[in-house]
Amino acid sequence: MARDAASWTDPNCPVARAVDVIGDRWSLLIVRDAMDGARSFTDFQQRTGIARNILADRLRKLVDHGLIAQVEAPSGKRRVYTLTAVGKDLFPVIVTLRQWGERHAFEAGETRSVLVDEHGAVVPQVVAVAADGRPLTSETTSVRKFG
Amino acid sequence: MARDAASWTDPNCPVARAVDVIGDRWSLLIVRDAMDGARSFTDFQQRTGIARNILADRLRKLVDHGLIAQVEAPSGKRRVYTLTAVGKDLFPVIVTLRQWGERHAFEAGETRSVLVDEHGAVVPQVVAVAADGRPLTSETTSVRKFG
DNA sequence: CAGTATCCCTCAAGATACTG
DNA sequence: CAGTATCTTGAGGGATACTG
Repeated sequence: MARDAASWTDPNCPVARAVDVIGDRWSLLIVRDAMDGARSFTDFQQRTGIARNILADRLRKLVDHGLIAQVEAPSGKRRVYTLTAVGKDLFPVIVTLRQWGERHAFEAGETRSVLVDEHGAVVPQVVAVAADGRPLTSETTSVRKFG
Repeated sequence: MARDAASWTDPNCPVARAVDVIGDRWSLLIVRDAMDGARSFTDFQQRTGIARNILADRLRKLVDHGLIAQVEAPSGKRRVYTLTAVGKDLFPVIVTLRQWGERHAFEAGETRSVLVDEHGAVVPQVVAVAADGRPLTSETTSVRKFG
């Protein structure tokens, strides 16, 4: 990334910080594939179609940022990439992004992949709600400085 | 963007489609600022710190993709940028990204901005749940082809 | 299989000057 | 104020060959 988090206009914005980590063409797709079971370098390479050198670089950065770790595979002695708790914590981001894409980036009737739970039921729309369960929108929320 | 949606390895993945629209350094931050009340070109420019030509380009693309529209300001005759329903629908994405950033991209005690509702209460963690309310994770979900 | 090493090229991004 | 026009730079990305 050309700019680092410290150079944002608002250095205290968590959105900017997050974008700084995963806001490029590939990182989120690598995380997506990791959630979908990808573990080996070649596996990631084939699923994403990313160039090998770029993939090596992105994996390195994701490891540096703590989203992915390289661990010994239980079976062989080959090391595999697995999501850390930090990486897994991107799950709601991936899901909301996916749901937005489903709703607004496909023509009617176009083939798409969907997310289902253990029983094969489609995952319902994720919504932001207040403590009392009331749905929130950008109109009913605002940003406040903290700390 | 160098590649368009049609060139992804998996052209049916909504995550890839979404990344294709907003997966660059600035688009999400522009949407964030629009949600936070930005309306004029200069306003966006100052909030983000983006170069003017790049801002013009991004706004154009966001308008092309239907996330933002230029409408007559009620008061004067100046046109302002406003989020469309499609753009507003990115709210859960921005919120989950923000919450991830809050949790994993700040040192303890570091100043950060937080999202609050109309009463000033901090917006609770957004979670993906099944139809019965059970929380879902990447381990309990999978991707299925559809259509 | 899992990367590293090169080479190359495009375009994103920045800076600045200019115009309606 | 709201952009457009130009110029320059460098990083992001791709292709391919190579190595432990």
